[in-house]
Amino acid sequence: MGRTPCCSKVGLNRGAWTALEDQTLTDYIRTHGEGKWRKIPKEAGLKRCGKSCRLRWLNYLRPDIKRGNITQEEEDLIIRLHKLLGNRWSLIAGRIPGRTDNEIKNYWNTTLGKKVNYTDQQTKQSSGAVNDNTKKKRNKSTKLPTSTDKTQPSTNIAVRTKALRFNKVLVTPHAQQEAIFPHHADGNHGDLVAKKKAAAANYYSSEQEDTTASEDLMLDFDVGELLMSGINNPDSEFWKICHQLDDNNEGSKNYKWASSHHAPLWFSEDYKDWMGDDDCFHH
DNA sequence: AAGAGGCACAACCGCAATAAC
DNA sequence: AGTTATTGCGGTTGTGCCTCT
Repeated sequence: MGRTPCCSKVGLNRGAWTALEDQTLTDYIRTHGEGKWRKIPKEAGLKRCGKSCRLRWLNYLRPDIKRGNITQEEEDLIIRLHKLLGNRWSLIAGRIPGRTDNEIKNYWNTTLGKKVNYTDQQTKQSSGAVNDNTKKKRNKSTKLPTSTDKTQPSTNIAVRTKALRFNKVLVTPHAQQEAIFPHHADGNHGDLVAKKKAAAANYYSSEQEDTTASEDLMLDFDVGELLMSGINNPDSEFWKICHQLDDNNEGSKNYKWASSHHAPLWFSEDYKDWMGDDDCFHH
């Protein structure tokens, strides 16, 4: 049983948005706020589907969007993030204020991708490590390697483009705490990291003598922040482990490499049971 | 000057994850 | 617990503009 389409296409406008449509959408969202995208066209009197409204707002009309050329610093950051994250544009965009995932994706596909050395095959693999069952219908040639390019061996550390989603970090007494809570060089996340480390240390020192898997501590954690803390610090354990990953993304001896929309999850050999049949993790 | 081709970017599509019922 | 609706994501396409010949 398939889903119903997000909207009936009959009678709806398509293509470029007019200034009037932009103004109507902007006015509506300023009054009522974001969300409930499907209701917006009807209530605002727009002949667009909700999906289209959402895209227009997020990619173009939002007031916090930065206009103008990508700066050299932004470009460097995009390259670094892409090297680690692959084509996870929303995650990359989340680290570049004022830039949208669509903008970064376009910039990569039209400009940056050419600058980056594809002969090292990093980016080819980064976008194609997973999701073999998707994006298979269209067959248009593209300027740059895409997820459909399976001809190259995988050699980089970039995570799978789509994987399971985590928003918690499992902290165990056996895990290498410094790997889970890597030192952060610029201090932006220092407080958070320190709190989490302290919480974990306190938990185990006060309550755990012979800790078993059933007594794990689950901490809410913005693992996106965790990820970035490692990206920015080549001296971090996180960074080192990233670069220990072998060609199959198997990870080093004591850690496995997972991915999600939020961040990777590190865990010790004691928690192999979390792994699924396909070497992915499950909740 | 005009046509061809390339480029850049906005918009669309299909899918997966999640929320709501 | 199962189904449906909604949201968000990444890949792809369409099109207008620019450059080259």
